[in-house]
Parts: sequence; C-alpha cells; structure tokens
Amino acid sequence: MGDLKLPSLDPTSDRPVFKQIADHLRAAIESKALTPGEKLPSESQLIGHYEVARMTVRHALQILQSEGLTVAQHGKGVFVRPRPPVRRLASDRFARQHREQGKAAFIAETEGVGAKPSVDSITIKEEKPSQDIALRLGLSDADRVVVRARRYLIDGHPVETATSYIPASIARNTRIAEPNSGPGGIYARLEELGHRLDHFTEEIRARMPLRDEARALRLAPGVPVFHLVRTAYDQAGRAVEVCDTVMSSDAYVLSYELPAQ
Amino acid sequence: MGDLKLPSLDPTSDRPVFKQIADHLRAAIESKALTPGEKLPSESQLIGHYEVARMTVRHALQILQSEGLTVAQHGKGVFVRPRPPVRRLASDRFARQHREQGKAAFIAETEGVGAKPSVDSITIKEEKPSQDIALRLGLSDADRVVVRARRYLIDGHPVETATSYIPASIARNTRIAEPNSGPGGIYARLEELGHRLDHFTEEIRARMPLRDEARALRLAPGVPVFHLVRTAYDQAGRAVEVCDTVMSSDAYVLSYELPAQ
DNA sequence: CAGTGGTCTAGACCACGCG
DNA sequence: GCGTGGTCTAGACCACTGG
Repeated sequence: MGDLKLPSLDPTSDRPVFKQIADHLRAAIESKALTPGEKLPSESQLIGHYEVARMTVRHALQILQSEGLTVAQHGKGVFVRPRPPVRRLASDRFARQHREQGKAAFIAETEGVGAKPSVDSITIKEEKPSQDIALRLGLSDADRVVVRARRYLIDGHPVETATSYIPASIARNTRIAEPNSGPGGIYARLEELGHRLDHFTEEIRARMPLRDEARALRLAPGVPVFHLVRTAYDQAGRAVEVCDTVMSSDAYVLSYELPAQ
Repeated sequence: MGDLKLPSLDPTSDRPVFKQIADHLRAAIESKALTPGEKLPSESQLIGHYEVARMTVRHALQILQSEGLTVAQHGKGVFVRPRPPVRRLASDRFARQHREQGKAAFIAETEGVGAKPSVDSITIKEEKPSQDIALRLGLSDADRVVVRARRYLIDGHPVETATSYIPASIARNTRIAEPNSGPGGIYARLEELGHRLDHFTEEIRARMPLRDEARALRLAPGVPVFHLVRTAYDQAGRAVEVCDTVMSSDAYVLSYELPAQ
C-alpha cells in the first residue's frame, strides 16, 4: 500500500473534505490502483496525508463501506472487498431433466462449478399461512401450510436462505414434511404425488438486508440482497409451492430467457 | 412524533450505544410505530432522551440511512423513507403483440398503471464496442456498434437508465440511429430490417450504485440498483442488440416465468 | 429568528491481531 | 507492545427550512 498516490485536497472546492477523501480512495479502487483484497492506507496514514481529524477520515471510509467497496477488519485494516465467486442461475434450472438425475437444484448447479454445496438450519413446521402466501397458493382461511426453511452454503459460506410453503393438504405426512425430502428434492416429491409441474413464476426485488438476514448470510455492510419469490404450478394450474428466498447479491447472477411472443 | 415511545439504553449490554439506538428506531419503523413519510425524533430529542453525545445519535441515524430505512432532509428532519410506487415488469413485456400496437415497451407498461412516462438524455453515437459487448454480440475486432443511451422517468422521477448496443452493420443509416426511433421502438425497426426477433436473455445483478448512477437516478442513500443486461436474438440465432440497464431497485419488481421442462 | 441536520476538530479509552 | 480499527465525548461553526 505504500506506493499508492493520493491527490491533495482541493481547498477551493465546495465538496466536503470527507467526500473528497472518499472520492480519491474510490477512484483508486475503480482504477485498480487498489485491487480486491488489498489494504487501504490506515487511518493514521490518511490523517497524516490529508492533515485532518480522525473522524473526518473515518467518515470517508464509512462512505466506501456503505457503498460495498471496502470491508474493515478490526486490528488489521481496511481492505478492498474481495469479490466472491458468482453463481449463475439459468432459467432452466428447474427443468425436469435435471431433477430426474436425483439431485435438488442447488446441489446440481453448484457441483457443476467445482464448489462444495451444503445445506443447514433445516426446520419444518405446519402453520397458518400469512395473507400473502395464502393468496399466492390460492388457499382459504382454514387452510394450513407446511413450512420448510433452510440455508444454503457454498464452501461453508452462506449464500441463500429459503423458505418453502406447501399446502398442508398436499404435504402433510409425506416426505416433504421430513428434513430429508429425498432424491430430487420436494419438486420430485410433488410430481410423485400427482402434481406434475407445469411452470414457475419468479418475482425479484433487490433491497438492503434486514438485520437478521445480514447475520444469517454473514453479509458485509453495503451488500444488498435479492429477494426472490417463486411459485410452482402443476399442470392443473394449481399453485403447489411458494418459495421465498433471500440471496446475497454478490454471490448471484440471475439469468432468464424471454420469448419474443 | 411526540408520542413515540423509545426504550432506555441497557447499560449491562455489550451492544454499543449507537447500535442500541439504531435498534430502537429500526424496531419502531418495522413495527409501523413510525410510518413511511413520518418524521423521526430530532437529533436534539434523541440526545435528550438517551443522554449521549450528538455524534452517537448521528451514528445511529446513519446506520438506518445506510440500510435504506430513512432519508435525512437538511433543515427539516429525518424521515422514514417513503416507498415509491413499484413497476412490475412481466416476462412477456417484449412480446410482439405489445410492440405491434406502436408503443415501445416502457411507454406501454407505464401508461397501464396511470403514471406519466417520459424519456430524456437521449444520445446516439457509433463506436468500437467493449470486449464484453463484442462478445455478447458475436462481433469481431473491426466491427463497430451504434450506441443509444437514454433515461426513463415516471411522473418526472428517473427510474432507469438504458444503453443499447446494435451492430453498426445493422443500424447505421437507419432510424435506429435517429433520436426518435419511431413507433414500437428499436425492436420494431429491427424486425422491419428483416431481423425477426426470436427470444431475449436477461442477466440480473444487484449492487450498490456507482456515484454517477446514484446521481442520474437521484437515489437515496441505501438504495441498491438492479443491473440488467438483455440480449435480443433474431430467428437466425444472431444477437442483434445488447441493452445494458441500471434500475432503481425500489421502483421495480421483476417477474419471470420459467418452464418446468 | 429558532430548530434542524451537515461538517469538522481534538481529544479519550477500548478491543482486536500479530509479532 | 504497538498499530489497527471501534466507540464515545464535548464542543465549534455552517447551511438549510420554516414561521
């Protein structure tokens, strides 16, 4: 880091000092003068270079952190945020041919890129659905759902949490309500139960994580999440599952194919 | 705001004071005790309530802002961030039937929900494509592209910037290279030129905006963007356009349909 | 004008990582 | 032990908003 050239402050500028400092460091990162994983100048070095108070350089560093450009490590320094490997999700990822090989979608996709997938925090319960879930599943007031929650990890790093809601009238006392849902996952079980799948819809939002989400996904500050809600329909046109997932946005690229007509 | 009940600090907790204050305010927002548009207690009020230094309450408020929960207005106060109306983009939005009614996709979608769409900052140039764009379009080294950039607004609020790249061999000296590309937009022109469209692919990322993007979309702090790259293919299988768009994440919900096989 | 948030200073003490 | 970042204080002056 010793050879990084930072400009001086422009005292004639209206731009606040902390923003100028943030601009300098941001430019260094975007121009690759500082590369991912590399250490930024320490607070003391920046204080010395710019001749400002500590809070001023901390403010600048905080800007970069909230932009997702850096991560601070207590006792070590501030580093350009390394970019984790990205999983590309293709629009055919739920095609029957993949499922019939006996692997759930997450496992199949991930092994393809040489990373070690795993799943933890599996919980299963039966409850009254929220209004939103009931609407998506076309359920009425008395109906209940089986709720399967789990967390997906790659090489030990959490990347996604998912919660599935299946009408209890379909899933109760089946393997769908067991922690290990068997080869091919719950979509394979739904087909065995006579709900041949026809299509899925996915709704995608992006936003900053809630506190719990940031903790569950071990997200660095400044990293948004994808919030994806998928609904599975059988060939009778019935919604048979809603899956609510929150994904670390820097672990994923979503990919879809659209028809021209 | 006068009737908001905030807990006291827990002096036995290890959790830093500024995080405890942020927790209290976040809980008030998430529980709807403070609703979108409503004013938070002022810094002086928080200083009085918690008996802490000003920088401590500012730190807490800054956390909420970086989470996208609040916006500060100089001289007025800090407010729960109002949620703008959301545009839902369906996966059939580029279907030929919509285009044939003579409207470009953005205009057609937006008028449907009673908002006033507009487009500005249209620029057109011809240039050598970046490596990424050349790869997506299947171009070789000597080829050039026509670049159409524009910004989309709803009721005067910018929501999306888009940049289209079309091989110059297709678009040069056509209406695609004119500011007004005519009824149905550039996809209609491409079809008239014999490139009957077959399908599109879209790649979606989410991230925090760059400085320029935050300015162009007038994004509040803590609001991420969708970065969407769409490629259009004609029935000969040729990529005829790449469109790179950056969208305010709180103005959009993206929606797709996936086949089960 | 009073009240609000925005910028900045100059200190203090603490907790972590590493040699 | 020393350098790093994390928390917190107690002030100062400024700029914007609204009555």
